[in-house]
Amino acid sequence: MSKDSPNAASPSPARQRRSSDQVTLSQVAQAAGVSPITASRALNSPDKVSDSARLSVLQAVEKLGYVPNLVAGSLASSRSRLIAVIVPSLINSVFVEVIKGLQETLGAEGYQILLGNTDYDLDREYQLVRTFLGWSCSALVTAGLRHNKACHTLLANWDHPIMEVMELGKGMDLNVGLDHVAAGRCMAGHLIDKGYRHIVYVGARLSQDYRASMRFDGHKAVLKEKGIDAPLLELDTLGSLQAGAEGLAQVLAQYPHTQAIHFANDDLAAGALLAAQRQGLNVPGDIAIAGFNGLPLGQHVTPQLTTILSPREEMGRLAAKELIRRLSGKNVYRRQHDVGFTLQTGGST
Amino acid sequence: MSKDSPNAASPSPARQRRSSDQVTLSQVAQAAGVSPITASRALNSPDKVSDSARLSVLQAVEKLGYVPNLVAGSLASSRSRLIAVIVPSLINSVFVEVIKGLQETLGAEGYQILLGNTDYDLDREYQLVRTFLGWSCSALVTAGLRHNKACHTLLANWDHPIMEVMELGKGMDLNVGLDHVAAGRCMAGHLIDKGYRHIVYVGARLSQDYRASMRFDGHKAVLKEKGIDAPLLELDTLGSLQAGAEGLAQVLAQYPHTQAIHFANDDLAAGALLAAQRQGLNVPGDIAIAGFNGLPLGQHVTPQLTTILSPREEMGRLAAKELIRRLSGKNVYRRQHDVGFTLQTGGST
DNA sequence: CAGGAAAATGGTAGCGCTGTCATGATAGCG
DNA sequence: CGCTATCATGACAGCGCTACCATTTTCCTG
Repeated sequence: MSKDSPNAASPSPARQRRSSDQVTLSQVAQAAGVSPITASRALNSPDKVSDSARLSVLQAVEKLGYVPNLVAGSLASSRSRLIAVIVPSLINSVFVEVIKGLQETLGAEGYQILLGNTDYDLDREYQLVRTFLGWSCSALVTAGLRHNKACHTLLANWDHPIMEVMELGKGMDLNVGLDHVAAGRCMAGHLIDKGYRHIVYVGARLSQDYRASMRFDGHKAVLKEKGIDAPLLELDTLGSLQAGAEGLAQVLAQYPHTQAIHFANDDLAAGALLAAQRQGLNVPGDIAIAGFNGLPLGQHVTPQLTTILSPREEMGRLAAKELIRRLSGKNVYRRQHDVGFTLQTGGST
Repeated sequence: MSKDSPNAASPSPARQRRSSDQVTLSQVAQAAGVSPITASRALNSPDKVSDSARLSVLQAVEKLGYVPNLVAGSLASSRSRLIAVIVPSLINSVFVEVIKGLQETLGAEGYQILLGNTDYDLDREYQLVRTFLGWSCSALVTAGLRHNKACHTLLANWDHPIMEVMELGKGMDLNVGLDHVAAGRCMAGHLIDKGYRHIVYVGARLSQDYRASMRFDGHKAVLKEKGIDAPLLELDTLGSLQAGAEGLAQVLAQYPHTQAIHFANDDLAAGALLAAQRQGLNVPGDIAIAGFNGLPLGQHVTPQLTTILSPREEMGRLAAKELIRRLSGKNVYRRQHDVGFTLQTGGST
């Protein structure tokens, strides 16, 4: 009856307490016969307490099934070990691979990822940033250098590391990526070297996927230098195999003399290549096809897809390493890292 | 000089304060001429304050650039609006699609996803669960029904909704998924109907991907009922196009009479199909190929891949809806939801 | 063994917010 | 007009933890 039930009616409590029945650090400390602060240290900076204290705390943790309340810890220390990661899409496997690289490296250091998806909407990005700052994230990773005004202001006044990945340029803080204009130039150069002159660039929603439009800029510049026209076909759906097939059909209808198509990414290119096969078109005899990213799929179709290999997981890992370096207070030698890219010529061009 | 700088040297402060320079709700309240609690209500339950109070609070928020400290809010209310999501892999696009479905639906209700990746390691899952419980997550979503003992204990004592997705069975709380044994039976039945008798099942790391091994169980049962042998080839790499190509080679070497291969998933199957094409093998004439998941890729290869379509995004959306229903205190009519699957016959069998 | 440095431990006071209750202001009703 | 429902607001305390400083204990070293 008068057991230590949590709801034991106190004599005349002016106010009901709302404590959860969770085991707290104080209870652990009590069980271990030390003060709460020592228990805290035993768990968070083990080398600052004696072996005996550490041992008895760990035993008490085990015995009581204590799970640290990270929310309370973060509030008290204003450090959360959370890293906000904001990407424009989860469907596009490219970003997932970057996330994987980040997660491997950050996870090993005890950081947790708080994931946000903008669906290529900069206003949505701003909302996510606000939310994430509210979680006192230790750092923020975002795909791309473009933000809306409010977001820019918010980030500029934030005093934690910011890592912008994917592309290279003048960023807010740290930056790991590659030069998309150069990548576009590279592929266009390759197509011209191969002797193609009627080349169409096909992208999907370029106003959103502005990295693809930067590649088009590079592509266009090279063709212009050669005095060649650089038609652009923009699809209204997001990149996918299906969209690639449609892109092929539209190009053939709209620009019948086309010799080569430079697709904004491998999903589109592979979709076009597979569609061409279904229609009995010869690649590259009837039409040459090139992509971007170096997805595994491109290496397994016949002919192999000519593409530009972007080191995506590597980008994530490098970004994570640089963040960790910064977060542990070390000097950052370079704010900007170019991970480069590789032209991978297959049989499709 | 004597402005209200945050670091104004107090006369004789016994202790240095470590306040961040962040704008707090109290400052907003002061600027708006109301008490902090009214400011809190103006932001979190707007219909509980007068229009005038709400307006002045919102103006003050705007003016000061206030960003709510969600950590403090969560600690005080012990509600975080975070949803833990634990998946075994990010490379496998299947889980990413489920995450996308979850995120769409949960995001619309103001929940944030805390993402964890176990790499198919149940001990790692336990660690993630501990961490996530420490964040006072509102709910937890995990892929699969299997957990290690410690994890099971932890979850069983946790008093928030738990949603187990992907497969169907006796779960801890809520469950949305499909019957993998039935899916395996379905595909095996199809292959037998088509007249194939020498059928090999090819999976990758079945001890980890136990849903694939459940499909094999179904497959095996059907063949056994027909008195047919059911050889299994297990690859030691994770599912990928490359692994599928290797699987095909191994099957041809080890079981030369094989008429059909039932692959554990579409990545493997598509890899094998593309490899067969490169080698000049006729599909399904020389060898029939079937997969599982219904990835877009399978629909774009020639011949189209016979596969089983699993509603992945739908699974995520349904799981999210059920969670939201539970979190908003409504009754849950059914703890278990079968999202089903569809046999999709292509030219590959 | 004195003297001082280093290591181990603890007391106190919040981190910024919200749940609980109490109170004042406004409205409703016979 | 008095009395009760309703709304709007505020005071208080504390969620569980850690930073800061102070104190005690241990360990050297000459």
